[in-house]
Amino acid sequence: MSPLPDQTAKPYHHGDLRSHLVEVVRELVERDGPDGFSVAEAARRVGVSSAAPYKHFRDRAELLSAVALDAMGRLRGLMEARAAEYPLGSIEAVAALGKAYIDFAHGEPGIFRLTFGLTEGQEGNEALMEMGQSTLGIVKRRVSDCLGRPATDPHVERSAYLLWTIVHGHSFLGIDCKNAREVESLDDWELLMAAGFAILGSDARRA
Amino acid sequence: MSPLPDQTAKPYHHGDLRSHLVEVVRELVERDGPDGFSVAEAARRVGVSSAAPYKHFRDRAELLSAVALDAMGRLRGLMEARAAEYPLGSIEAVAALGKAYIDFAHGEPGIFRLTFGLTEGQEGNEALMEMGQSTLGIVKRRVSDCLGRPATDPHVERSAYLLWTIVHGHSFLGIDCKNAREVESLDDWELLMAAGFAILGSDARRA
DNA sequence: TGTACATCAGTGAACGCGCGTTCACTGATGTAC
DNA sequence: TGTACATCAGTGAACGCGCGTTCACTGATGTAC
Repeated sequence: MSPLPDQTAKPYHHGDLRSHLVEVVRELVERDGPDGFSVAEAARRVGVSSAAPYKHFRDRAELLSAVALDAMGRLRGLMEARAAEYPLGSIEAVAALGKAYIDFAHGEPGIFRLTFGLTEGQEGNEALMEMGQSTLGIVKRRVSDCLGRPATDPHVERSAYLLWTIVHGHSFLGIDCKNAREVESLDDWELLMAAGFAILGSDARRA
Repeated sequence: MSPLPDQTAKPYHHGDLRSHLVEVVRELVERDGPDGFSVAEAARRVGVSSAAPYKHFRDRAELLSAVALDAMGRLRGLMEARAAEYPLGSIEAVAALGKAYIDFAHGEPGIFRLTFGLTEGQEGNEALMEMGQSTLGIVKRRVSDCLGRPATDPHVERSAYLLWTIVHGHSFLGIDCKNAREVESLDDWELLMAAGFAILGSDARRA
């Protein structure tokens, strides 16, 4: 018999340990929170020795950073995709950005908290900060389209930031204070459109 | 010599260990985050054996709950005191509620996160939830005064909730995404008043 | 006023645990000749 | 095509650590008689 790849015996090399680790840690963070996950368990889940992760990440914090960065990228992609479904400059396009954000938060609360809570002492995650800035940039651009003013206009910046606080706050309240959501029976889209009209005002373009 | 109380020799009984623990844990949570603090270190700081805390709290989680509840109480008190400085029904009184919230968040970020992040698996902290509801109640009442409509009016509830999301979101962004704050140079009060006018609209009473 | 005793807030030693990380190593892979 | 070798992703055993919690105990306090 020729030495065909035996499906039961697992190969010595994993193949793509790095991205598998990121995936598994994502699940663990979701289950246990950013502080609850352990490198050891992640390795166990992937089926690898507890020392193996250190071939790809300097330490626990670096692994966590990679997960956060990955999440931020997915969030940004989701926001862009959703906004693209509405006419350029419409208030709905802005609301869609918010809806994507909220959906992400409610779909992956643990990861969302990791991404924006910066739980560990890794405030100096340059890449993450940069990506966060660029995500806010998307919002500014959409608000700018909607108001028909340049993105650098203070009024645009202020409006974009106000909208961000609403969406961010609503996301966290939905995750953390579950009763808060039950009390307010209006759905996300209603709330987003109400916020949009209140803040972008009458000068906003309708869809 | 009569057995006068020796100032150097510490007494066997602590006196008020329970509240001293809460105070010290508050500091530790501030330094290390809700998941970072340890019962052992808290005991060490108070100058007591590591088993002593268990005479007052069932376990780590219960100690943490006590700290969170204490914080929520202080926050509510601060909000009420600040709002009381402005005329009843004025938009400034509503803004003052928000300012108190934001100040608390920035002053004690770790504790704020504990109180609203419910980090541990202690979602079932009834007392904390109740106190949170009653804090939202304060906001509703102030908004109701401002709009001249009953607190149960859906428009009042929605407005109060929207304002809460802004304040909540702004608080967290200020804590977590420090660069977000630098970019937006407007100060808290300006932002709060802008939000107040945008959301409470023209039917709001002026101070 | 003095004494016996119940109460309970503390002690300190011990436990088992799982973790992050290091270490010398080994097996698989790809490439230069 | 075959061989020698550098590379590097894995192993598995070990380390030291600090933690949460329990346990039998002891010292101080207050109260009933």
